[in-house]
Amino acid sequence: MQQRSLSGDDRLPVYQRLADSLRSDVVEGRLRPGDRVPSENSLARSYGLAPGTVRKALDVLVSERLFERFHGRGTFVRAPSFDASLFRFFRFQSASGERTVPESRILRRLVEPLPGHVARCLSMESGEPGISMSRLRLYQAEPVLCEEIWLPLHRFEAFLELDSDVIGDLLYPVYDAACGQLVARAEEALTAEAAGPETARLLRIEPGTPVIVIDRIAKGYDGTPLEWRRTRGRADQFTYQTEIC
Amino acid sequence: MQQRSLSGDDRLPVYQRLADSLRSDVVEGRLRPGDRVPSENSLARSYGLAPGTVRKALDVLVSERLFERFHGRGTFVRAPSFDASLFRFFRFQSASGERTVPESRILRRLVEPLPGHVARCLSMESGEPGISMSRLRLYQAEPVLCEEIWLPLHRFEAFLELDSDVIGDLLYPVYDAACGQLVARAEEALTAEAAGPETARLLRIEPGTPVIVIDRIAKGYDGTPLEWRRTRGRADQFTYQTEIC
DNA sequence: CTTTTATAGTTCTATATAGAAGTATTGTTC
DNA sequence: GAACAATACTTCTATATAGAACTATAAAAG
Repeated sequence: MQQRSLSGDDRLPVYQRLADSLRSDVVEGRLRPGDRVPSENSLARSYGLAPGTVRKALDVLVSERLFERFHGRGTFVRAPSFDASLFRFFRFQSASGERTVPESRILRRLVEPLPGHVARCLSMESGEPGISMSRLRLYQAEPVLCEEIWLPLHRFEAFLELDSDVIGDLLYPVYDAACGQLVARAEEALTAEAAGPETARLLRIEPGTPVIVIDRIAKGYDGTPLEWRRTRGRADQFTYQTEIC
Repeated sequence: MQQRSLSGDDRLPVYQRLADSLRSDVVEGRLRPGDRVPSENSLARSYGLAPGTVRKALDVLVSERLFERFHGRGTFVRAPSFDASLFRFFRFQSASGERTVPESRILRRLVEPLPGHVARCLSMESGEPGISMSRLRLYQAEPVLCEEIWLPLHRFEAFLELDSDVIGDLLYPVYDAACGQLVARAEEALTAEAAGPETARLLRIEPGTPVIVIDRIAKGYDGTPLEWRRTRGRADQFTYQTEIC
């Protein structure tokens, strides 16, 4: 266990600098989701700090939901799991009540120039090549969500080569496995609109019916935008619940 | 400074029991929003605890957003301020860009039996007397939100007596001043629907246009539901932004 | 009266230490 | 092999202490 030292602005508190250091271990891939973080005592020894200081640094990262702790087991890099989050908000009435994973069907996948509003969100230039996808998500054979997805081509070239039936119901694990692109978090913006003809056809509803629109920008640990996605679903199947104070 | 002791389950950690004790000071009104909480050192003395333990208890309450701390100034009971939160999500394009407080106009205020779905949310029986209100919120003289509000009559009798022009643009301060009812937090559920004739008329839009619907149940510090509210606004002026991970 | 300085309060950081409480592994006993 | 016991690890709680950093008030100086 060799002695390590903290870099960065030394006007910052020690626990902050240790948190920064551990965070960059994740950002730069030295620690991956699921990995075990060195124990508090061993971190204290290797950085020459008091255990309480180390613990406070870990508190920061736990509250950022980057790490998670288990009493007696250890501290681990948390694997973000927000693909399921969408389906917390759309309620798909199943008679039995159990929650099955919704099926995904990719309708279209090809290379096209990025439109302006997508390019801006991906920090790219309008017209640069991207992968464009249409995706339908079904619940018990009923179409419930339709998605429009754009990826920057230069990061996801390997994704084009994949056979359609290799791609499962969740995309982010595939992004990781095939292209080495880890999605860490996402920003979502939610609104509603009247269903256009294309959306209405896919969701089998009347044009003009209200639909929920969720725009998502998925980002890596270093903050670079990886995916732009627009999801539409029937508004009458949607509730978003939150507590405010 | 007399010696105090902690009540409650003594199998719980000391810092938790102290946090519980301070929380109930707020719930039972011994500490009110804006009040200063005794300093960490004085709490440590009066409870006979180490300063670090006291600080950890305060950490809990700060992360619950019940308290807020200011370096060098002190710790205070936080005043919840979520009436503005609604207007974070609805964007009302003002040419100048400044954010003015939206005007409120109460269209209707009378006593009526509670409908079933409202009574359930207020932990009351269907048919019990309630105060029913309709309220229109305007931004630069344009109607932007319409609200349907229900209050349990037995808590808000004094509210009936108030003159309309005494009631300002925000209701919760009036609830406190006139009826002694403090709103501490609220649960919101968001969805969208096609505008009905009444909503369309109030918001001056075409019937069938998508509108956002927000159901809110406001609760006191002790968790008792105080107000049921349903707000509708034009969907094309609404975006809800969030970060997920 | 205004500005500066001192002071006493507050939260915040950091150290050191000890043991409780929980988990996984290893060894022992049956 | 199965059940139990010992162990070595982990996080978690609690104490005690010292000083830094920040804020408001009071006193002093101009």
